[in-house]
Amino acid sequence: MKMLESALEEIKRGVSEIIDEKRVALLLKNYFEKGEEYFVKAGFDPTAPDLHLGHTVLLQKMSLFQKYGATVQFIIGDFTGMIGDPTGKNETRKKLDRQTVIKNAKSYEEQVFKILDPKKTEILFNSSWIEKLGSSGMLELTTTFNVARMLEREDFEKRYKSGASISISEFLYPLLQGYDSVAIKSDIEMGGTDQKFNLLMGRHLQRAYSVGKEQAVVMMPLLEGLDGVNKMSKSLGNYIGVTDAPNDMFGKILSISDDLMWRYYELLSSLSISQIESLKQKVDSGVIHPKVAKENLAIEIVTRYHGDNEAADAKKEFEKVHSKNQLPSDIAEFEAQDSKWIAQALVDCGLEPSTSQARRDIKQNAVSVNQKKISDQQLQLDSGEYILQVGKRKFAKLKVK
RNA sequence: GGUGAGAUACUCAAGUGGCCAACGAGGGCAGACUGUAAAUCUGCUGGUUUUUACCUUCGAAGGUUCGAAUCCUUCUCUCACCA
Repeated sequence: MKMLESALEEIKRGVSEIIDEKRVALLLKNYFEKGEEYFVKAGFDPTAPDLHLGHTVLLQKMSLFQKYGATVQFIIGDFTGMIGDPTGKNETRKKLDRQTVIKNAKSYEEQVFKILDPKKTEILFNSSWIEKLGSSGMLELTTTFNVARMLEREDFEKRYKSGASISISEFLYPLLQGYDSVAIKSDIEMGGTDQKFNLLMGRHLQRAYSVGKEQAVVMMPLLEGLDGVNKMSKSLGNYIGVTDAPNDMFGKILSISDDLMWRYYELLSSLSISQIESLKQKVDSGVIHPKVAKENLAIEIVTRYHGDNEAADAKKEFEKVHSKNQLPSDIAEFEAQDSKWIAQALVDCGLEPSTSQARRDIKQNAVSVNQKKISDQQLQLDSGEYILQVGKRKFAKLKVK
């Protein structure tokens, strides 16, 4: 009984909301007492196989469920991906061809299995059952819900009230995602808090289709991105990807604000809540410098995705570049045949988007050549080797023949 | 189908014939200060080695004009009301 309680506590850590918690408790109870297994579902967009730490909040929780008897149903929304989860911006997308879908799925596997247990994970494609629905099945699906309730979805409601356009196809998205739960008979569905409406749709449809159970819903908070304000997302560029190089990963974690660090600790670290709490007290009372706490977090996360040695190296590299102000050990190299105008060189090395921008940055003392700030916009680089730097973190090496 | 309103840079949003590469805000980038944190202050934020210049841009295509983001025509899209 104690095990059950502590397992439940562990599962509830960091979650933002559980709907039908009794059911979750029951599933765990049956596992501990009778060894019964159950299914935990989560859906992913087929077009973005670049997972970032925001996704891992969800994945880590799913891996915990695996520890307690769950088989994860990892759904790749290759059909729903054609619609795109309504945001008001995206238009209907082209259906991805089979090859791309499979390629993306492979890429998902590589990333996901750093966290999930492959033996307890099924990778499923929702086109495989949605396409079987046919037009009459699709029609039937639409009869289970009405427009007034659909407009309760926050996103739709806002757009409807403000007079923005809503495409009919967008209404299909929640229905189809919910239908996934009917097709695979999931016991629990997981998702971000922004998915609440869609997740509840799964319960509704399981009832409507008499599946014989209604999935519980476990919602994880959305991890804030590097800016500390918006949710972590690739399109906003405020993300830490699980495939980011160790140095990048380390640097990005160090760059988050102190406040945000605790949020990351809570949602990403494997330290227990009480360990985090005592760490926080030590930082507050000045026993531990906040930067040290942040470094430890960075090391933990880099270790998880790259290993001990890489994490240690990343830390050394970081200190070298930023604390001691030395050059990074790994700088992209470029070659040029003739002597080159500095602004053009910066563009060619990918440090600046245009020569105009390069000129502006030179004017602002943002550009260094061989560790020295330059101010001459007309500078020519004659034959030799140069270390070019823009701002604090963009470096390149250029050899001029 | 009818009537009316609208579409400006990453986002919001000014500008209704020349002073417009286009006010302002947010965001972003950079500098100072730091712990590559936060906060604060400052500068920049279409492109181009003619840089107090030139070229391209205000939904699309044409037109009027010495000159158009601004006026006219057609088209595309969005919204509101009516049906």
